[in-house]
Amino acid sequence: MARKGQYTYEYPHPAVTADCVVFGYDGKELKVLLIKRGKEKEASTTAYVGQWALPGGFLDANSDKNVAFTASRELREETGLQIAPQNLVEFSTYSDIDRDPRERVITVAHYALVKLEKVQADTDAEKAEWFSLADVPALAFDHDAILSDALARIKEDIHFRPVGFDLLPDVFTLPQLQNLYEAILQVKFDRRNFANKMKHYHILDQIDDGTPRHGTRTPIQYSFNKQGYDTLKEEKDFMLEF
Amino acid sequence: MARKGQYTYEYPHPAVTADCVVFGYDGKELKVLLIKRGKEKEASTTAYVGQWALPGGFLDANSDKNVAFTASRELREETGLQIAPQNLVEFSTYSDIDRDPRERVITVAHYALVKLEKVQADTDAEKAEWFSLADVPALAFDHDAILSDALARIKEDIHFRPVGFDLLPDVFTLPQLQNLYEAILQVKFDRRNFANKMKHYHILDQIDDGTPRHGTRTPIQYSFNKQGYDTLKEEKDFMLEF
DNA sequence: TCAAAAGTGTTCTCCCTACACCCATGG
DNA sequence: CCATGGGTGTAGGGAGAACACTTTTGA
Repeated sequence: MARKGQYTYEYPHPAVTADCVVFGYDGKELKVLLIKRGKEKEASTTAYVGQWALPGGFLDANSDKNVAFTASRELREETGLQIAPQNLVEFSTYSDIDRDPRERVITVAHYALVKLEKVQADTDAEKAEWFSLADVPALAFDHDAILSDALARIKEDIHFRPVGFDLLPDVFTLPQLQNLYEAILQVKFDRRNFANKMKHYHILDQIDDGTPRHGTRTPIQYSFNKQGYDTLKEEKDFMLEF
Repeated sequence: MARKGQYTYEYPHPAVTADCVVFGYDGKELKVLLIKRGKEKEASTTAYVGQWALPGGFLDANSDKNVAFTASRELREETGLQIAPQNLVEFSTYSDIDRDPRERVITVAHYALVKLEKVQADTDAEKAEWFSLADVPALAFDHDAILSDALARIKEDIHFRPVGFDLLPDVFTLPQLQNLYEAILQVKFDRRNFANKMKHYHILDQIDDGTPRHGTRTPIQYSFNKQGYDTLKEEKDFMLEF
């Protein structure tokens, strides 16, 4: 452990942290992973004790390869979730001078999209909890702003990345996909038009498991066709399509 | 001036810098503002002496309100250009452990769009120079990557923000606007379709200065209609329009 | 006088939109 | 047996894409 005052610099240096906004989808609602502060024993974790916050923590300047690595490491330590650094999308930095009462702290915020049913078991329930967006309590620091910025960001990113498919199971149904889009974009789509549009994109593979479907009541299963998605992205160039 | 070793911390802290990618448009090409390193007398500016780099510098942890402020301040000090912090768009953070040979430095990169004819006179030619994108030399640190990321980012942002109009003079012509879009997006548009599309958006005001136009050879002048742009943004909601 | 630059309008096609009916299940 | 959920097709409209000709200026 470091001796007090071991690290000295000619000019003042801020502390740097990396925070994670982890989104999951349970088939109904978007969920976000939060931790309860103050259960850690680190001396430096003394602010906002008992409050909910985004998982994240301090960059280890001597060994963390970059802040995405920091975010990934802290996420694992604090919630049990293992997400590779390259699956964490950095979206903004928060650096206001008084955002942390302890010292000058700059945080680099990341978001991640996970298949909830795959990771829910890994979540360390002692420390972390999945919240529906509507139920998110007041968060520590400026984490409320970070969360809402993250939401705004994926609303934009959904046009450029396969955001939806990272959140769904490997196998999913059209109603599920539509629900997810509606949850993220906060709009309603017509069922038939949504299906037509998706068909045209050629980014879905219908799963044909031989058994003829009993009735239309049970939805058709699909999987995401990454190849089709990549092709589509290359073909399209566009201009002012807000 | 600070005494050597005046600032001590229990854990290692990285230095934080803010860099600026300032884009201008001369009617033909996109240009970017670069500085030559090493002309400053600061002791800490000893890396990559003589190389071209993006303007930027260290966060003053005691007084800079946030990193956008740092970026604005450094830009003014290094190039003479005054750009308000709120006009600097943060787009990414660079934190690889070995990106600066002197110490651990994390930089928060911003871009700005300026009307070249308005600011060119302010640029301190002793220190800074406007480069066409094709002529940009090898840059210090990882600034090559930062510049290319900035370009990629405005290609996306152009769909969500009035990127083009920040770069053009207050009064401009359709061919100028089209050229700019083509320069940014690296595509060619049909002149007539481009004009039609722009007409439909209702974001251009034709400038009618009474004098009847002599011939079609001299282009019509337009100005940007911000109100129309905002209306358009509100109306449109969209889904998978890559 | 000829090349280069800028303005304009139409047709065709495709995609987005709006909209209704059928089937099967489960309560 | 009826409410719910899910699947499917079509007609109409609007916007993007392809395309040619005229005018003027400057070399």
